Amino acid sequence: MKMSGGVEWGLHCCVVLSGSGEPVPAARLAEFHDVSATYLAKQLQALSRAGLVRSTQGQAGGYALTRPAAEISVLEVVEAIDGADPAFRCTEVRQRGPLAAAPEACTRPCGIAAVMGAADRAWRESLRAVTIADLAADVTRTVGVDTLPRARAWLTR
Amino acid sequence: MKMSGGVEWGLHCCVVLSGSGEPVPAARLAEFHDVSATYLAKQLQALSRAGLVRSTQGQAGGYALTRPAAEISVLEVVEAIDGADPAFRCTEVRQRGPLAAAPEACTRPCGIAAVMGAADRAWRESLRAVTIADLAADVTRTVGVDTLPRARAWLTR
DNA sequence: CTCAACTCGGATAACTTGTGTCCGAGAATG
DNA sequence: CATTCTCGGACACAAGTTATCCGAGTTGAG
Repeated sequence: MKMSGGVEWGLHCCVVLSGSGEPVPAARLAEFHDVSATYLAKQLQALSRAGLVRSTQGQAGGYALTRPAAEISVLEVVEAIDGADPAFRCTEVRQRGPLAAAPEACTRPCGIAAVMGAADRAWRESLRAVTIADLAADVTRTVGVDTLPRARAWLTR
Repeated sequence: MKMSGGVEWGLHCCVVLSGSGEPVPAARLAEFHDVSATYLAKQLQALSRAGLVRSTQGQAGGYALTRPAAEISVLEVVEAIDGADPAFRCTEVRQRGPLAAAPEACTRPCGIAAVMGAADRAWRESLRAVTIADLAADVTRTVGVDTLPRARAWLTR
């Protein structure tokens, strides 16, 4: 089980985009993070499709957050890039084989699916409790107060 | 993000194996669940490597649980088959690019990795709280009291 | 108003990982 | 002691992810 690596890039982009409504081109974001520009573009497109960022075209175009960073949860970014489907998908094994259960008896999910669903909900709830603003505040606290302003200045130079 | 489909098979096998110390061949388990025999064998080998099941060879051989079902958590089965690595792997983006952070300042995981780690722990804790015996009890309660005995009888006929 | 330059967006290839399969080594039974 | 059954690791195949490219559209300047 492995999450798409693009999630990390998307979260970093959201953090540096927080606090400045000015659009930043995808190429600039890629150079800042030293990652593949074309592939990062793909992740940003996913964020755009989910409505988390707004893209503007043209000469002074780029990406910007649509909402305040405090109103964007980590879960939203993860689901936008990695998909919202649960990691476990029940294939209804109980309805197969020589002692298969009757379909009408399987109106509720089986015990295994229930456990997996509960774990998935706990995971998502944990990610929903943290916002992009929280991440930005953590950067300010741990690395330095001027880190994010310097990053924004570099991105919009 | 998607979990290996073999996890579901492995869990179903553990449930039907609970309560009877008699070894059951992999081929029999595959026929009972109507799944690929050769691929299920792979999952059972993983369980054997993890020490959850004991394999005996020869004419009356097969697989059996090494411990009581009440002492085997769902998490152990998941980690044995799907691997124990966390879904998110931090690539230290903060140390790359024009404004890279100094390596000596990165002794602690970054905020993003911390959030992901916490979510992963919540997920694992949720799976650790349920045992194979709990799953078996759920089957008995929802589908019928004689379901598991009949399954065991079919497997050891 | 025209043009040019810059931006995003979806469609297109290479690769890693998971999926599925096969045959050989080893042990218990008759 | 031979046979038959079992597991175990090594071998192809497919799908999803990673990475890339070029065209459509828009903005801004001339």
